[in-house]
Amino acid sequence: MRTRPRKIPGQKRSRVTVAALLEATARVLVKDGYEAASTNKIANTAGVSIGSLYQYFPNKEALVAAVIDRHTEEMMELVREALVKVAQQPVEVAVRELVSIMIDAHRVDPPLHRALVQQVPRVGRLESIEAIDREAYALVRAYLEAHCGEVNVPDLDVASFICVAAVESLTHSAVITRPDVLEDKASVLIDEVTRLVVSYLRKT
Amino acid sequence: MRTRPRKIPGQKRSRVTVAALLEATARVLVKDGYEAASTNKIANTAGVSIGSLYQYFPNKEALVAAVIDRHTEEMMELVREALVKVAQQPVEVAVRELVSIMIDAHRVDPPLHRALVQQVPRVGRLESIEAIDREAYALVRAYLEAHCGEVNVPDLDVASFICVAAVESLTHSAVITRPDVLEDKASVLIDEVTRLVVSYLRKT
DNA sequence: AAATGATGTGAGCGATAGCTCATATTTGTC
DNA sequence: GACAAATATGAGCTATCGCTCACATCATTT
Repeated sequence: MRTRPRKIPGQKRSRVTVAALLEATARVLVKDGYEAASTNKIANTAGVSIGSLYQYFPNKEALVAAVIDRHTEEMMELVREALVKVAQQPVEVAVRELVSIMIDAHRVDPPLHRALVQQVPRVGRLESIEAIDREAYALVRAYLEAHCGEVNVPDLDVASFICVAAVESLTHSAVITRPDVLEDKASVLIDEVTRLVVSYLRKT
Repeated sequence: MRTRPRKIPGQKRSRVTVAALLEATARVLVKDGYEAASTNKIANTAGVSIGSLYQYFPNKEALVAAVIDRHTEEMMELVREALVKVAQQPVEVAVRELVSIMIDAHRVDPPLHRALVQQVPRVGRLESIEAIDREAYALVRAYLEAHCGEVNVPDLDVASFICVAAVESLTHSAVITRPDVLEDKASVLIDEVTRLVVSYLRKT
């Protein structure tokens, strides 16, 4: 009986295998959707045997979860460092910078982002997609608290929620379902989303 | 060979069967998610044989699509009549009313709404979820055009997009992932979302 | 070069999915 | 009540899915 061979890459060879599997999972997810993304197809696409797949991932869910983690981490890294950079900046500057970064973050791999959001069922481990929102919420709330002299909102919780949801939703929709808006008038979009948030937060 | 027996309810009996199937689909979708919602389980839950299911729906996709249609139509009906009602009202009044209605619309059947958004893969016929956005966009754009004297935006397309996406996203998130906000401070939320949109649209 | 562990392989197992069809039952018409 | 059309039934077919395991190959250590 195999005790627990899963998920312990040691040599270089195996790390290549794991990387190929993650790449293949992402590609198949984008091309065929979650339902049609069978583990056999993924292994095939990766040029790896089905047996190898199950050496590193206990099941399909874990495989997809790993792809999600990698992708969200990539996006979150951008947002985190942007928030550090603007921590001391006034609201107007900070918001504009963040909106701009959020659009960039969504451009890391739009087809994959779309596939993950629209295709992957949020059950079990796959629920972690929402973790990103919670972290963003906490970071923004901290910023607003530090700058509460500049802003005028009756409730910090509600305000943080509104800012995060609005910016996330708008950048997501723009990149995913309205690429035309981004091509033709990206600067208008950034200006307008910034104005939306700033005029909401600003005193009088 | 059966030519095309699908989807032609005539007698009262059959309409009851179809209704039971739609209800069961919704319930199973909520309880078990899309993947685990097998047609056999749905037929079982509906108290109907699997054969009957396939008399009215050519496949699982069509069944789920019918549930989506019914649900979005129910929500859209509310939004449509609200928009007619506020067509002549000034921005401030109209926005508040619409935000309020949007929250109500999301309360029609939150668990089902959540299941449809989070579980159902957007492929093939199931893409129609997004049709609702397009209609809302058109209606809002028409309103803004009619009231362009009251508002101050550089681009009607972008502004419509922003209003629809922001309000939809905020009400959705509030009802689905932050029921606490709604319980404790529903009025604060309505006030704040209204302020967000109004201060964005308003002249200076 | 022998031994040992790490890694890779793929035929195939059990389970279950979506779906069909021959048959049974109900309803409406005369 | 006889007959046809509409509706309902469910055993079971085919396909495919996720996944295992007995074995081969490669890398490392001695």
